[in-house]
Amino acid sequence: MRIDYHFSMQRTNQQQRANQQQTVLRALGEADGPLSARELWSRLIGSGKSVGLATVYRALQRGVEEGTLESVEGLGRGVRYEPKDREHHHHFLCSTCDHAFDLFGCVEGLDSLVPDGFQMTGHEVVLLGTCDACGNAA
Amino acid sequence: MRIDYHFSMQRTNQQQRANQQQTVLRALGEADGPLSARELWSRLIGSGKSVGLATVYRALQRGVEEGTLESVEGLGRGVRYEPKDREHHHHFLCSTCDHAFDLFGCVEGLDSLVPDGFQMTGHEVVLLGTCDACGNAA
DNA sequence: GGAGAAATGATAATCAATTCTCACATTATT
DNA sequence: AATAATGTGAGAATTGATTATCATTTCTCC
Repeated sequence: MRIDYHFSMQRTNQQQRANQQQTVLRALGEADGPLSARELWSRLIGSGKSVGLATVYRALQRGVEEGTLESVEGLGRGVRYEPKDREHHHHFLCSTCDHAFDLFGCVEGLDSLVPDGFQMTGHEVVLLGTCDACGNAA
Repeated sequence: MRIDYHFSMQRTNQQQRANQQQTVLRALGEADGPLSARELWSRLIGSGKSVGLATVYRALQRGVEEGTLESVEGLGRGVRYEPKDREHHHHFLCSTCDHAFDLFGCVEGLDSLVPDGFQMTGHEVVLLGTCDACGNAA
Protein backbone atom coordinates (compact mmCIF):
# COMPACT_ATOMS: atom_id res chain seq x y z
CA MET A 1 0.00 0.00 0.00
CA ARG A 2 1.19 3.42 -0.87
CA ILE A 3 0.14 6.69 0.52
CA ASP A 4 0.48 9.62 -1.73
CA TYR A 5 0.96 12.92 -0.03
CA HIS A 6 0.53 15.75 -2.38
CA PHE A 7 0.42 18.54 0.06
CA SER A 8 0.40 21.70 -1.90
CA MET A 9 3.79 23.07 -2.56
CA GLN A 10 1.88 25.41 -4.80
CA ARG A 11 1.82 28.23 -2.32
CA THR A 12 5.50 28.93 -2.26
CA ASN A 13 5.17 32.50 -3.51
CA GLN A 14 8.81 33.10 -3.98
CA GLN A 15 8.38 36.69 -5.15
CA GLN A 16 6.96 38.06 -1.96
CA ARG A 17 9.12 36.20 0.42
CA ALA A 18 11.77 38.49 1.74
CA ASN A 19 10.36 39.16 5.15
CA GLN A 20 6.68 39.39 5.47
CA GLN A 21 6.91 41.54 8.55
CA GLN A 22 8.81 44.12 6.57
CA THR A 23 6.01 44.15 4.07
CA VAL A 24 3.52 44.67 6.82
CA LEU A 25 5.41 47.50 8.45
CA ARG A 26 6.03 49.20 5.15
CA ALA A 27 2.34 49.16 4.37
CA LEU A 28 1.56 50.67 7.72
CA GLY A 29 4.14 53.35 7.14
CA GLU A 30 2.51 54.31 3.87
CA ALA A 31 -0.96 54.64 5.33
CA ASP A 32 -2.54 58.04 5.83
CA GLY A 33 -3.56 57.20 9.35
CA PRO A 34 -3.44 54.52 12.02
CA LEU A 35 -4.71 51.08 11.06
CA SER A 36 -6.01 48.13 12.97
CA ALA A 37 -4.50 44.73 12.43
CA ARG A 38 -7.42 43.74 10.29
CA GLU A 39 -7.49 46.93 8.27
CA LEU A 40 -3.82 46.54 7.55
CA TRP A 41 -4.29 42.92 6.59
CA SER A 42 -7.17 43.79 4.28
CA ARG A 43 -5.08 46.40 2.53
CA LEU A 44 -2.26 43.96 2.03
CA ILE A 45 -4.52 41.25 0.67
CA GLY A 46 -6.32 43.80 -1.47
CA SER A 47 -3.08 44.90 -3.02
CA GLY A 48 -2.12 41.38 -3.94
CA LYS A 49 0.29 40.72 -1.10
CA SER A 50 -0.37 37.37 0.49
CA VAL A 51 0.27 37.49 4.22
CA GLY A 52 -1.36 35.73 7.10
CA LEU A 53 -3.29 37.69 9.66
CA ALA A 54 -1.15 36.15 12.37
CA THR A 55 1.90 37.62 10.73
CA VAL A 56 0.33 41.04 10.77
CA TYR A 57 -0.29 40.69 14.48
CA ARG A 58 3.27 39.51 14.98
CA ALA A 59 4.69 42.44 13.09
CA LEU A 60 2.60 44.93 15.02
CA GLN A 61 3.37 43.39 18.36
CA ARG A 62 7.03 43.39 17.61
CA GLY A 63 6.98 46.92 16.30
CA VAL A 64 5.52 48.07 19.58
CA GLU A 65 8.04 46.09 21.58
CA GLU A 66 10.91 47.53 19.60
CA GLY A 67 9.51 51.01 19.92
CA THR A 68 8.97 51.81 16.28
CA LEU A 69 5.20 51.55 16.49
CA GLU A 70 2.63 52.95 18.79
CA SER A 71 -0.81 51.62 19.53
CA VAL A 72 -3.62 54.12 19.33
CA GLU A 73 -6.77 53.57 21.29
CA GLY A 74 -9.65 55.95 21.43
CA LEU A 75 -10.64 55.78 17.78
CA GLY A 76 -13.98 54.05 17.92
CA ARG A 77 -13.47 50.58 19.24
CA GLY A 78 -10.47 48.44 18.57
CA VAL A 79 -6.80 49.32 18.63
CA ARG A 80 -4.93 50.84 15.74
CA TYR A 81 -1.25 51.25 15.13
CA GLU A 82 0.94 53.92 13.65
CA PRO A 83 4.66 54.56 13.27
CA LYS A 84 6.04 56.27 16.31
CA ASP A 85 8.18 58.70 14.39
CA ARG A 86 5.29 60.87 13.30
CA GLU A 87 5.02 64.31 14.76
CA HIS A 88 2.41 65.10 17.32
CA HIS A 89 -0.93 64.96 15.58
CA HIS A 90 -4.54 63.97 15.96
CA HIS A 91 -7.11 62.09 13.96
CA PHE A 92 -10.29 62.43 12.01
CA LEU A 93 -12.58 59.44 12.21
CA CYS A 94 -15.02 59.07 9.35
CA SER A 95 -18.28 57.73 10.64
CA THR A 96 -19.13 56.33 7.23
CA CYS A 97 -16.07 54.39 6.21
CA ASP A 98 -14.62 54.15 9.71
CA HIS A 99 -11.21 55.16 8.49
CA ALA A 100 -8.97 57.25 10.70
CA PHE A 101 -7.00 60.03 9.03
CA ASP A 102 -4.01 61.84 10.40
CA LEU A 103 -4.48 65.53 10.96
CA PHE A 104 -1.92 68.27 11.30
CA GLY A 105 -1.80 70.75 14.09
CA CYS A 106 -3.08 70.80 17.61
CA VAL A 107 -5.35 72.83 19.85
CA GLU A 108 -5.13 75.42 22.58
CA GLY A 109 -6.44 75.55 26.08
CA LEU A 110 -6.05 71.99 27.25
CA ASP A 111 -4.33 72.83 30.51
CA SER A 112 -7.27 74.78 31.77
CA LEU A 113 -9.41 71.66 31.64
CA VAL A 114 -7.32 69.64 34.06
CA PRO A 115 -8.95 69.37 37.49
CA ASP A 116 -7.01 70.20 40.62
CA GLY A 117 -4.79 67.40 41.73
CA PHE A 118 -4.82 65.64 38.38
CA GLN A 119 -1.62 65.20 36.39
CA MET A 120 -1.98 65.36 32.64
CA THR A 121 0.60 63.42 30.68
CA GLY A 122 -1.01 63.46 27.28
CA HIS A 123 -4.10 64.12 25.31
CA GLU A 124 -6.06 62.96 22.32
CA VAL A 125 -8.31 64.88 20.02
CA VAL A 126 -10.59 63.09 17.62
CA LEU A 127 -12.70 64.88 15.08
CA LEU A 128 -15.76 63.02 13.94
CA GLY A 129 -17.63 63.39 10.69
CA THR A 130 -17.43 62.46 7.05
CA CYS A 131 -14.31 62.26 5.00
CA ASP A 132 -13.94 63.76 1.58
CA ALA A 133 -14.57 60.54 -0.31
CA CYS A 134 -17.63 59.52 1.69
CA GLY A 135 -19.05 63.02 1.56
CA ASN A 136 -18.87 63.06 -2.22
CA ALA A 137 -20.19 59.55 -2.56
CA ALA A 138 -23.37 60.63 -0.78
CA MET B 1 -50.09 15.99 59.47
CA ARG B 2 -48.55 19.25 58.61
CA ILE B 3 -46.15 20.06 55.84
CA ASP B 4 -43.95 22.96 56.39
CA TYR B 5 -42.73 24.69 53.28
CA HIS B 6 -39.89 26.86 54.00
CA PHE B 7 -38.79 27.54 50.54
CA SER B 8 -36.50 30.42 50.79
CA MET B 9 -38.40 33.59 50.77
CA GLN B 10 -35.11 34.89 51.96
CA ARG B 11 -34.04 36.42 48.74
CA THR B 12 -37.03 38.54 48.25
CA ASN B 13 -35.08 41.67 48.95
CA GLN B 14 -38.08 43.82 49.20
CA GLN B 15 -35.99 46.93 49.80
CA GLN B 16 -34.27 46.89 46.47
CA ARG B 17 -37.12 45.65 44.42
CA ALA B 18 -38.82 48.57 42.92
CA ASN B 19 -37.33 48.44 39.50
CA GLN B 20 -33.81 47.28 39.09
CA GLN B 21 -33.32 49.28 35.95
CA GLN B 22 -34.15 52.43 37.84
CA THR B 23 -31.48 51.51 40.32
CA VAL B 24 -29.02 51.03 37.52
CA LEU B 25 -29.81 54.30 35.81
CA ARG B 26 -29.75 56.21 39.06
CA ALA B 27 -26.31 54.88 39.84
CA LEU B 28 -25.11 55.92 36.41
CA GLY B 29 -26.57 59.35 36.92
CA GLU B 30 -24.68 59.77 40.16
CA ALA B 31 -21.32 58.82 38.69
CA ASP B 32 -18.67 61.43 38.07
CA GLY B 33 -18.06 60.19 34.57
CA PRO B 34 -19.15 57.65 31.98
CA LEU B 35 -19.16 54.01 33.04
CA SER B 36 -19.01 50.74 31.21
CA ALA B 37 -21.61 48.09 31.87
CA ARG B 38 -19.20 46.20 34.02
CA GLU B 39 -17.98 49.21 35.95
CA LEU B 40 -21.53 50.16 36.70
CA TRP B 41 -22.34 46.62 37.76
CA SER B 42 -19.31 46.50 40.04
CA ARG B 43 -20.32 49.72 41.72
CA LEU B 44 -23.81 48.44 42.32
CA ILE B 45 -22.63 45.15 43.74
CA GLY B 46 -20.00 46.94 45.76
CA SER B 47 -22.61 49.16 47.31
CA GLY B 48 -24.75 46.24 48.32
CA LYS B 49 -27.28 46.41 45.54
CA SER B 50 -27.87 43.00 44.06
CA VAL B 51 -28.48 43.23 40.33
CA GLY B 52 -27.62 40.94 37.49
CA LEU B 53 -25.14 42.01 34.87
CA ALA B 54 -27.73 41.25 32.22
CA THR B 55 -30.05 43.76 33.80
CA VAL B 56 -27.37 46.39 33.66
CA TYR B 57 -26.94 45.76 29.95
CA ARG B 58 -30.69 45.90 29.47
CA ALA B 59 -31.00 49.17 31.31
CA LEU B 60 -28.18 50.73 29.31
CA GLN B 61 -29.48 49.50 26.01
CA ARG B 62 -32.90 50.79 26.76
CA GLY B 63 -31.61 54.10 27.98
CA VAL B 64 -29.89 54.58 24.67
CA GLU B 65 -32.98 53.56 22.72
CA GLU B 66 -35.13 55.94 24.67
CA GLY B 67 -32.61 58.72 24.23
CA THR B 68 -31.78 59.37 27.86
CA LEU B 69 -28.34 57.79 27.63
CA GLU B 70 -25.48 58.16 25.28
CA SER B 71 -22.73 55.68 24.57
CA VAL B 72 -19.23 57.03 24.68
CA GLU B 73 -16.50 55.36 22.73
CA GLY B 74 -12.99 56.60 22.50
CA LEU B 75 -12.04 56.17 26.13
CA GLY B 76 -9.52 53.41 26.02
CA ARG B 77 -11.22 50.28 24.84
CA GLY B 78 -14.79 49.34 25.60
CA VAL B 79 -17.91 51.43 25.51
CA ARG B 80 -19.10 53.59 28.37
CA TYR B 81 -22.39 55.28 28.97
CA GLU B 82 -23.50 58.58 30.39
CA PRO B 83 -26.73 60.52 30.77
CA LYS B 84 -27.47 62.51 27.69
CA ASP B 85 -28.61 65.60 29.52
CA ARG B 86 -25.12 66.64 30.53
CA GLU B 87 -23.69 69.73 28.95
CA HIS B 88 -21.01 69.46 26.34
CA HIS B 89 -17.91 68.21 28.07
CA HIS B 90 -14.89 66.01 27.73
CA HIS B 91 -13.10 63.40 29.79
CA PHE B 92 -9.99 62.67 31.72
CA LEU B 93 -8.89 59.06 31.61
CA CYS B 94 -6.70 57.94 34.48
CA SER B 95 -4.12 55.51 33.23
CA THR B 96 -3.77 53.99 36.67
CA CYS B 97 -7.32 53.26 37.74
CA ASP B 98 -8.79 53.45 34.24
CA HIS B 99 -11.63 55.61 35.43
CA ALA B 100 -13.02 58.30 33.19
CA PHE B 101 -13.88 61.63 34.76
CA ASP B 102 -16.06 64.34 33.36
CA LEU B 103 -14.34 67.62 32.67
CA PHE B 104 -15.79 71.08 32.26
CA GLY B 105 -15.05 73.36 29.39
CA CYS B 106 -13.89 72.86 25.87
CA VAL B 107 -11.08 73.89 23.57
CA GLU B 108 -10.39 76.34 20.78
CA GLY B 109 -9.15 75.92 17.28
CA LEU B 110 -10.73 72.69 16.21
CA ASP B 111 -12.06 73.96 12.92
CA SER B 112 -8.64 74.72 11.63
CA LEU B 113 -7.72 71.06 11.86
CA VAL B 114 -10.38 69.84 9.47
CA PRO B 115 -8.95 68.93 6.07
CA ASP B 116 -10.49 70.29 2.89
CA GLY B 117 -13.54 68.39 1.84
CA PHE B 118 -14.12 66.83 5.23
CA GLN B 119 -17.25 67.59 7.22
CA MET B 120 -16.87 67.71 10.97
CA THR B 121 -19.96 66.84 12.96
CA GLY B 122 -18.43 66.42 16.37
CA HIS B 123 -15.28 66.04 18.35
CA GLU B 124 -13.84 64.35 21.39
CA VAL B 125 -11.05 65.43 23.64
CA VAL B 126 -9.51 63.03 26.10
CA LEU B 127 -6.90 64.04 28.59
CA LEU B 128 -4.66 61.27 29.80
CA GLY B 129 -2.75 61.04 33.01
CA THR B 130 -3.23 60.35 36.68
CA CYS B 131 -6.22 61.30 38.72
CA ASP B 132 -6.01 62.92 42.12
CA ALA B 133 -6.52 59.73 44.10
CA CYS B 134 -4.03 57.67 42.11
CA GLY B 135 -1.49 60.46 42.15
CA ASN B 136 -1.63 60.65 45.92
CA ALA B 137 -1.60 56.91 46.38
CA ALA B 138 1.74 56.79 44.58
C1' DG C 1 -57.34 37.40 43.59
C1' DG C 2 -56.06 36.19 38.90
C1' DA C 3 -54.24 36.35 34.10
C1' DG C 4 -51.06 37.92 31.09
C1' DA C 5 -47.19 41.18 30.30
C1' DA C 6 -42.87 42.67 31.68
C1' DA C 7 -38.71 42.32 34.49
C1' DT C 8 -35.06 39.70 36.57
C1' DG C 9 -30.87 36.82 37.28
C1' DA C 10 -28.15 32.97 36.05
C1' DT C 11 -25.97 31.10 32.58
C1' DA C 12 -25.35 29.57 27.82
C1' DA C 13 -24.55 31.20 23.19
C1' DT C 14 -22.45 34.38 20.08
C1' DC C 15 -19.11 37.22 18.13
C1' DA C 16 -14.89 39.65 17.16
C1' DA C 17 -10.28 40.30 18.41
C1' DT C 18 -6.16 38.24 19.57
C1' DT C 19 -3.06 34.57 20.66
C1' DC C 20 -1.43 29.88 20.21
C1' DT C 21 0.00 25.70 17.80
C1' DC C 22 2.29 23.24 14.58
C1' DA C 23 4.01 21.65 10.16
C1' DC C 24 6.74 23.52 6.91
C1' DA C 25 9.75 27.24 4.74
C1' DT C 26 13.52 30.39 4.91
C1' DT C 27 17.66 32.20 6.59
C1' DA C 28 21.71 32.17 9.11
C1' DT C 29 25.81 29.72 10.82
C1' DT C 30 29.26 26.59 10.30
C1' DA D 1 25.61 20.67 2.40
C1' DA D 2 24.18 20.13 7.57
C1' DT D 3 22.18 22.08 11.33
C1' DA D 4 20.08 25.32 14.00
C1' DA D 5 17.25 29.40 14.58
C1' DT D 6 13.67 32.04 13.03
C1' DG D 7 9.69 33.23 10.12
C1' DT D 8 5.25 31.97 8.12
C1' DG D 9 0.33 30.59 7.19
C1' DA D 10 -3.76 28.18 8.41
C1' DG D 11 -6.67 27.20 11.52
C1' DA D 12 -7.72 26.04 16.43
C1' DA D 13 -8.04 27.92 21.01
C1' DT D 14 -8.70 31.65 24.08
C1' DT D 15 -10.55 35.72 25.77
C1' DG D 16 -13.73 39.40 26.87
C1' DA D 17 -17.81 41.80 25.78
C1' DT D 18 -22.42 41.49 24.61
C1' DT D 19 -26.72 39.14 23.65
C1' DA D 20 -30.05 35.39 23.94
C1' DT D 21 -32.55 32.01 26.57
C1' DC D 22 -35.37 30.38 30.09
C1' DA D 23 -37.38 29.53 34.49
C1' DT D 24 -39.03 32.59 38.04
C1' DT D 25 -40.74 36.49 40.00
C1' DT D 26 -42.99 40.96 39.94
C1' DC D 27 -46.26 44.21 37.92
C1' DT D 28 -50.43 45.88 35.92
C1' DC D 29 -54.94 45.99 35.17
C1' DC D 30 -59.12 44.03 35.56
